[in-house]
Amino acid sequence: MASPFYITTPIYYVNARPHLGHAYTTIVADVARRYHALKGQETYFLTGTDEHGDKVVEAAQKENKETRDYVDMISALFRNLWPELLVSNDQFIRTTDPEHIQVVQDVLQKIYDSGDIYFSEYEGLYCFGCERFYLERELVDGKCPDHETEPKRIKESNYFFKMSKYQDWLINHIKNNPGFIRPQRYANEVLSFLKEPLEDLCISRPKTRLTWGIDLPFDDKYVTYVWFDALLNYVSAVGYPDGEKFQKFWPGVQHLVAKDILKPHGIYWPTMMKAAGIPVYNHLNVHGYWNVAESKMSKSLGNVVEPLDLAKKYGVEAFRYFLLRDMTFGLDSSFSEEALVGRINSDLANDLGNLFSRVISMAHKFCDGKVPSDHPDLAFDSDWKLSGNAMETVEAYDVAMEEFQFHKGLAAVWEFISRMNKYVDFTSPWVLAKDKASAAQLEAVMYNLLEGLRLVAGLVWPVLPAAAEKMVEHLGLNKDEFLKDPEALCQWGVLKPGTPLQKAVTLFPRIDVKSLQEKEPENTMTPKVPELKPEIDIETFAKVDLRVGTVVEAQAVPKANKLLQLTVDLGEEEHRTVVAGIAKAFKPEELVGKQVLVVANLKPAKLMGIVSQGMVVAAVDKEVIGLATVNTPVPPGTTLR
RNA sequence: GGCGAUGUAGCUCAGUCGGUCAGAGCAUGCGGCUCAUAUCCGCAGUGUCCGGGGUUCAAAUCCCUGCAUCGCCA
Repeated sequence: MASPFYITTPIYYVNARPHLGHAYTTIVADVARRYHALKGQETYFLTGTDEHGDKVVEAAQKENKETRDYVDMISALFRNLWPELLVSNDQFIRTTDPEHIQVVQDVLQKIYDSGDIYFSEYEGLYCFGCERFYLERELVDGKCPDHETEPKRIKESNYFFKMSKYQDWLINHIKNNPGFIRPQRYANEVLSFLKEPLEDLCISRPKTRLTWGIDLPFDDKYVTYVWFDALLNYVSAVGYPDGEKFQKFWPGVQHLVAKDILKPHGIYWPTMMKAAGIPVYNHLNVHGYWNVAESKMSKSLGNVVEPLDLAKKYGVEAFRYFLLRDMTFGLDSSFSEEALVGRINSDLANDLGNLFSRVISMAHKFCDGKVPSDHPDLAFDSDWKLSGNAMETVEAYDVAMEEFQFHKGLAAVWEFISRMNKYVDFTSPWVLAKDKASAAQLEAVMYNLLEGLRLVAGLVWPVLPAAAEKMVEHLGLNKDEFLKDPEALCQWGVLKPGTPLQKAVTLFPRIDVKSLQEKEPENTMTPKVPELKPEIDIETFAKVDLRVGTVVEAQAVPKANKLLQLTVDLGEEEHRTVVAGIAKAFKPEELVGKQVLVVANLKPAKLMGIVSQGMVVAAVDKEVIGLATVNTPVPPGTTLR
């Protein structure tokens, strides 16, 4: 049995509501957890809220709430958000949980007893308005930058943790364990910080200043301050020191944090564990920030779109995919609605969704809706080696996923998806189907495609669990059994010939960017007036025979992005065929019955193989944005002047 | 002020040990197919590889320097 896997997110501080950053961290943890579960490992996934400290008390006061009530309210916001994002945490810890408080006190006592916590008096500049100490250099003209008052020099006694004692050990540990902090850039950052002598960590606050915290077990006039409280959640949650879960999962622990809390997790926490005799974590995975760019779409609509709202707007799974695919893990990345929609359309709708749809529907057309025989001996497509590609993909994907390089893992999967689309094109099943002599080839091709999709379903499941399960079911498999069979997820030839398939479905609908942009009032804001063409006389204009026509039929011109083929009634014996470059602005069905203006004496021209007998008059900015018509219905063929 | 990272196509970024390394995806244009969600496939571009020096037969790659952006520390 593979070793257990334990993943944590930071516990989120409840002085603010959940935002994109929290969502990203937690979704990443979920993806990591699902990936390892799929590999057959037992997994445990912890998230939660950090609820002690001054700032929480302040935030509660601002909203005129009791601290306890306020904390319950914000904590619930986090707790309730996760299921909406398909996050499957096993536990939601709160630092106000009694079990947690007990562990914090036990560990403090243990370290105190071993002599690594000491009591010390120090002097500093204290601003009573801010309720905090300032360093000289933080002051502006010797005054508190917020209150513009001179801080008082006061003496205070506090407890300190002998962090400096473990500095050399930590440096060596980081150097000897590549990947202890990853990506490497963050390990370098910590090491460069550790070049300077480490100061001991102040771990208490007198109750005269702060009461909303956990009492120090060895001095009830003090509460513990921040890190000893917060970081210990990772062990208290699983029942440190004797709990069964702790025994099972702690050896497989990995933490996940954003780069802003690198120092506490990369320095304080390992030294704390060392002092407390807790085995140190395996990996600290550090990610960057999302810079939220204001979307052109949302900007012109006048409402700032919250990234989390876009999850609902475009689908949670697509949102998850975007976050994992677009951010190079460890680096900052920018978030925009445009980028999100771009990923959804090109990767999810066009590449994966369409491939799935075309393969399943071909299986129904050409293979009676069942998994065909695989004909492994047939070597006609040996140049393609789809099965080989699949195995290489799984390998590359695994390497990337193990190292939290999700963008690379997904890129590898999409390379394979692209490979499958080419394979369809190359083998052309619709051609094979026309000739009975190629029946075996057809079956082999279809089998390979279905088998490829089965593997893709497994690979995308951590990110797109619902879509993957839908794929699996449409391939005639039981999704629960599928997810429980790690072997099958990296083997070729698992689908059983004869298995009935479900009808094709649209996994990811395309998002119509046009219709989103049409809502923008931008067009009307600064209409640029094009320069006038050279003057003409009325005779020249009279040469143009404009007539009103009624659109009888309309259809897209295959292979053409911009063209629609219209059948227009101009009151003549026969309807005319007019090809118009308006497909980006209008759907065929919305034109039928409409009256349009047609240049009726235009020399016919062939467009995409269709003879167009005239043209419709359209309003054109950079692209077609409207069609000319008459303000009241008139008989077809009516002339204009 | 110190240390570090980054700078490559319109956009997002790959480029290992100097030697087909001038690349991918998206976007754009053209062509092909019809199984499919107007999807897919093929072809085509455009580059001061941030600027300036240097080492070398050979530099996006190594060295020096300048600029810009970002991060950490002070």
